[in-house]
Amino acid sequence: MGELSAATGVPVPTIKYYLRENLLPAGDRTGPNQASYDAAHVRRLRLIRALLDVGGLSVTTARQVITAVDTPDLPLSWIFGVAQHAVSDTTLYEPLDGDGPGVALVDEAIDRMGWHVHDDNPGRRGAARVLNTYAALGADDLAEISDGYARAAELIARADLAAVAQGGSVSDMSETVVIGTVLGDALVASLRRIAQEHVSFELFPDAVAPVKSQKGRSS
Amino acid sequence: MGELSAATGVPVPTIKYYLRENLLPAGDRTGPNQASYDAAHVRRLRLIRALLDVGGLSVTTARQVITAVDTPDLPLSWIFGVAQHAVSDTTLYEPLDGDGPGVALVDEAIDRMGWHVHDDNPGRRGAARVLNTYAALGADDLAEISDGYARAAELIARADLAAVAQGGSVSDMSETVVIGTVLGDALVASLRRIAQEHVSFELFPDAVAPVKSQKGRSS
DNA sequence: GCATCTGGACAGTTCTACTATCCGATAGTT
DNA sequence: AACTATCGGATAGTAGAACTGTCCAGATGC
Repeated sequence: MGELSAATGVPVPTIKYYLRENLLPAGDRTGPNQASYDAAHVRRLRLIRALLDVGGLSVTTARQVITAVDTPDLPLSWIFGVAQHAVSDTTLYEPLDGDGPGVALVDEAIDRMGWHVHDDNPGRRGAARVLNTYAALGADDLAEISDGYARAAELIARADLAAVAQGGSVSDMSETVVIGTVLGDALVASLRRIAQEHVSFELFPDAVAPVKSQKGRSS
Repeated sequence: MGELSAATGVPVPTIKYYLRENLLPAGDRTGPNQASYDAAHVRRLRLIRALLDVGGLSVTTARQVITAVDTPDLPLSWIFGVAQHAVSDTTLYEPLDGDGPGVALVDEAIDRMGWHVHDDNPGRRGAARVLNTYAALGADDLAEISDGYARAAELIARADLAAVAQGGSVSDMSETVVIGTVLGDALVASLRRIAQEHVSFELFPDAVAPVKSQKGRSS
């Protein structure tokens, strides 16, 4: 366990915690108080940290994802679903209660894109809720916005699927799907910040001064 | 305050908490222990909830964003920067410590896209870190992935800027930028899930069965 | 032969975002 | 004018999440 900690930089008590939480499988027992861990454990631990740190998942959600990855012969579409649900583990994706134009806007955008999607895709609820929020805050050109974003989303999805399709074994593919779904969100968000700066420089070549940093003050 | 609570659905103690935390400006005092709140407060409160619930910001980060929105005559690029930093308020965007191919991959992607971006754009660090994580987990076709994502990111950024450009007054534009940056991430993520289902149905028309729901088990 | 290390159990800590209680003052009702 | 309800503010308390620290009996290794 000490080696595992050294190899990954994760403190030993944290590893124990992950074991308790069933994120990490126990090592091969070599005695009543001795166990050995191999490369698979290192890899798994790295995946866990990626899900938690980069993907921002909670421990509970990460456990679901990992359980799914570990389940053999689970169809890829299922893995996709679990990964989607996992990343979608916020208030955003609960059933919609309030009213608003969101659902209709999403339906229209899907129509315009010619997409074929189940009614219970979690993204539908999430997108509808976000659009409701936009509307409540007074944004008006929602159809236009969603179209731009939807085209981008299709590009992303094609890149995702291409990456999965060229993956190796099925269990590798499961991991690829999970990694791609979870890390992809973070990657897109980061690239968006970069692109925003480029495009805004293109449109308004003057006055682009990035902010260094800023701490919150209470009083 | 009771009316404010009724109008927004936010409990009174929570409103008090937001007042304490300087997320919400105090109402117009009509007496030593009486104050009245107007539509601006309702709007602001909705913005706060949007930042916290939909954007997933922490209270501290939300305060920074709101302070920026409230600062008059702040150039738009500054607001963009603050909003970017706010959404980027994770471990992801701290200075890179470890080594990895991330930085180089990001530089190359920016080159290939012909983008013009400052060296200290926070997205650079974030993207580099995500790519490092990908690499550590064994992904190999990183350049290909980042290209697909980068093209999508540019589409998104153009949609963002278009929305901002047609906004009204400067203070409105500040809010538009903030809302767009924060909610946009969530919207893209949701649309991505939808597009993933569509594209995967396109490629593998069989076996697309969405997952209903799943709770984490501890033992 | 003995300090060191291992895994496991369990309690403690830190942080965040609220939530509950109390209080004196005031507004509305009678 | 009396009385109750409510207001805003201050303070303290709570729940959950993610660790982290302490203890202990049993190996390991020089």
